[in-house]
Amino acid sequence: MEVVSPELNSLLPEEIMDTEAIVVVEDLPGETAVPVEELEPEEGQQEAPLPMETELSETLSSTNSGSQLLLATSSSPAVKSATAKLAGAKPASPALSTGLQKLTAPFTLSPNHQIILNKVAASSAEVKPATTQVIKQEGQKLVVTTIGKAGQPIVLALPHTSPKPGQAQTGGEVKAQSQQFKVVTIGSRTDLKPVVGVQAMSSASQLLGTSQHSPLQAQQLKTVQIAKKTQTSSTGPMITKFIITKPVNSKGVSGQTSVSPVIAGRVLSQNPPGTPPRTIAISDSVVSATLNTTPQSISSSKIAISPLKSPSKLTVVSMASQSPSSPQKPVGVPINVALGQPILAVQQSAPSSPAKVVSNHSAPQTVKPVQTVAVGGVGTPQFKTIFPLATSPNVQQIQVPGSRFHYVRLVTASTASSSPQTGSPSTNSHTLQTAIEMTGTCNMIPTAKPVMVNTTPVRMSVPIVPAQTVKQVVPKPLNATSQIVTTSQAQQRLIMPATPLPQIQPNLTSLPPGTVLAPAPGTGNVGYAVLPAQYVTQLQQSTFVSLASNTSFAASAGIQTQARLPLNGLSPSDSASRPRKPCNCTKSQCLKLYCDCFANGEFCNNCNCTNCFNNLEHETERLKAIKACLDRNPEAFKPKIGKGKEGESDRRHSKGCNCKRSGCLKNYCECYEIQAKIMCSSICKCIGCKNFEESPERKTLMHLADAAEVRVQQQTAAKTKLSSQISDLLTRTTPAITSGGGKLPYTFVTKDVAEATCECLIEEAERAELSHRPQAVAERMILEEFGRCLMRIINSAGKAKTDPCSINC
DNA sequence: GAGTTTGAAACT
DNA sequence: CAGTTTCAAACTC
Repeated sequence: MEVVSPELNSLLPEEIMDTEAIVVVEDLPGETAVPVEELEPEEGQQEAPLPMETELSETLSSTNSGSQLLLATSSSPAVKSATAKLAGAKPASPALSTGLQKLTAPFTLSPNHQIILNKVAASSAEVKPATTQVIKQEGQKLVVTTIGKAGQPIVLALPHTSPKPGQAQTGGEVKAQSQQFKVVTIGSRTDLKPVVGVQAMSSASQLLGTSQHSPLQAQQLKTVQIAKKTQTSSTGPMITKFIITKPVNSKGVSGQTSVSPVIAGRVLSQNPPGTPPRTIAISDSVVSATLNTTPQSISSSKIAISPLKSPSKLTVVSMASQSPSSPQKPVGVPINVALGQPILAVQQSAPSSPAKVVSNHSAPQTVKPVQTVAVGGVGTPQFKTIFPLATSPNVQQIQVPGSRFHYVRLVTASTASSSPQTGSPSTNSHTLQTAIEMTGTCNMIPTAKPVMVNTTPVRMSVPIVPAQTVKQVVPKPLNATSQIVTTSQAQQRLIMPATPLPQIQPNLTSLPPGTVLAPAPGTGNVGYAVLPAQYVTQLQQSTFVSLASNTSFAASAGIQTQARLPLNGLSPSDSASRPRKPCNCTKSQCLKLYCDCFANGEFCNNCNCTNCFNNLEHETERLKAIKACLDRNPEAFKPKIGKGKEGESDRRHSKGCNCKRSGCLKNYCECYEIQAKIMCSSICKCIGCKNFEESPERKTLMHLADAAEVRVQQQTAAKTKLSSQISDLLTRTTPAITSGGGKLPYTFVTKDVAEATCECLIEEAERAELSHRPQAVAERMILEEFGRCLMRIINSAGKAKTDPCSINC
């Protein structure tokens, strides 16, 4: 997994950036790790300093010898020096010795500040069968790359949990199958002391990541843990958890002691008592990542970032990136990030369905779409979404009932087990999804003891959004097959860019509402894709959404890659609230503010535009355009309707209008515009404005508009009522007519009845004639007879209700 | 539906 | 910052 690059950090708001850091291994000794159990799942805030945990060695050793844990700081010269394997408890370097000395698993340090831990030597051909170890971790490697001061990524290699016995026996196979996910921390600033703990849980090891909090920040710290699964059996699958805790108010902390994010993986880093940690819990239940000694091979990861300053919902979607060419096993890394508040839950490949545990998938498999999790923002009207696009996974947003978080399921095209597995405890590998589904919330308390691992400080650019604010979208029911499949080994990554943004470095605080940063297609892992927040909701509508930008993904594995954006570009909830008109842009490529879609931070969808670039396929261009707009006007994407000064209307246009001919009473005027209908203010430069409070024209228009609206409503109501009546009448009469057994009398006037009636009338006429009655009397007698006939018909009709056969004159 | 009007956005 | 051009929506016929 990758976390924000230093360059990106500079762009991030201080609120976001200040605190995060990756715990440096050196810091481990003497530092206390907080058991996950002790963290407050719900609030994510800790009222008191968490107990420190020093059991790293114990947990590691006790678990399985084959497990691999590696954390190293890029800044550490010793680490940089070379790849070194740690045999037994011997540290590779002094710096590492303290933190890793107890690690029994060998690990390698890559030249570029990457440390690869293989408990079971990845390269070594000696792979012990699973029998010896409850869990086979051979060949499984979790690579966590953190970017420290030097910008060098640190790679953690974790043994993947369930390799097939026959496989991964050889180093070569292991390497081929190895999956890596990088965790890149963005904090280039040295002053920051972020703490990143990476916690990977293996059933055997049952390690839980915890964060350590200083007393000062303990109150501010919120911890969100996702995907926790208690492992009952030692043989259970490995679970890696990242817990990111962020002090609610980073600014409250001065200097380095400000909020520091903690990423907890298999090993939790321990912070010095004074260091307020942010904890990122990443659960890699299935982390079946095979070993990759080369960090470069790792597909890019993304981190969602949203400006905290502007109230907005931030949705972070991490997409498991997996290079199509490399059949690597996906590593499921569920990540919860709570910055200031429980905000983000990112989940990537989870091999197992919720209740089910995916056991060893050592064999390389085609990755099926992985669903990952999007996270809502806290109490913010808008949300931004950062979408990692480097690889081409399908993305699904799912909402876990009862969960405060929104989850986006990302599907990668690499390895996935097509068959659901009923997990026996021993074989269970836990994926993030599994954990999430099981818990239904990001707040999960791991039962296992976390191990703290210190990493280099990192600035987290992850926006945190309270799930509550996120629109509640009911996830489409996924068939069991798809879920299970998707959850299988997928590579999970944090949404942070491992590499600096390309030329484009937009001010993240000013990104359009709903922004997703993701590696842009064609830019490798470097680029970011800025996705409109609506897109997230759009994703929610579609069961499977593939990112069109990722062509490689589409090509891989024949996974569902059809992007199915909602019609009209509206999410269900959006459509109900504010329908958006499709644009008709022809020349702007929908990359200028002329385009309402673009201006609103939305993708064009079902629009009538031509040569549209406002989509994922042209994320690079789109990002440039956004940057250009922001350069011209930093507030270009902020809402135009804001609150006016005191004494003025509650709402006013942020810039005011410049109307000259319309009198500000037509929809040309942005103040008057249909949906706003606000009056012009002092900041307007309009000429001949009639859009003010006392304007008779405006009143007239408003009255007319109101009257028209009333008429429309009345007409609508009348039509509805009439339709209802007609419908009701039809429902009552139609059966009688068609069946012949109707309830209305006239339905009984059949040919026979008519003939009988006529006979009665003729008979009465003859009677009158025989009695020599005058003609007037005769006619009266006939009419009276006719009346009697009608009465009999009516009576017969009445009887027919009970006796349909009683129709007779 | 084509053409015109309008004003914001973009450009100079 | 002002003037001009471009653009797409709003409007008219």
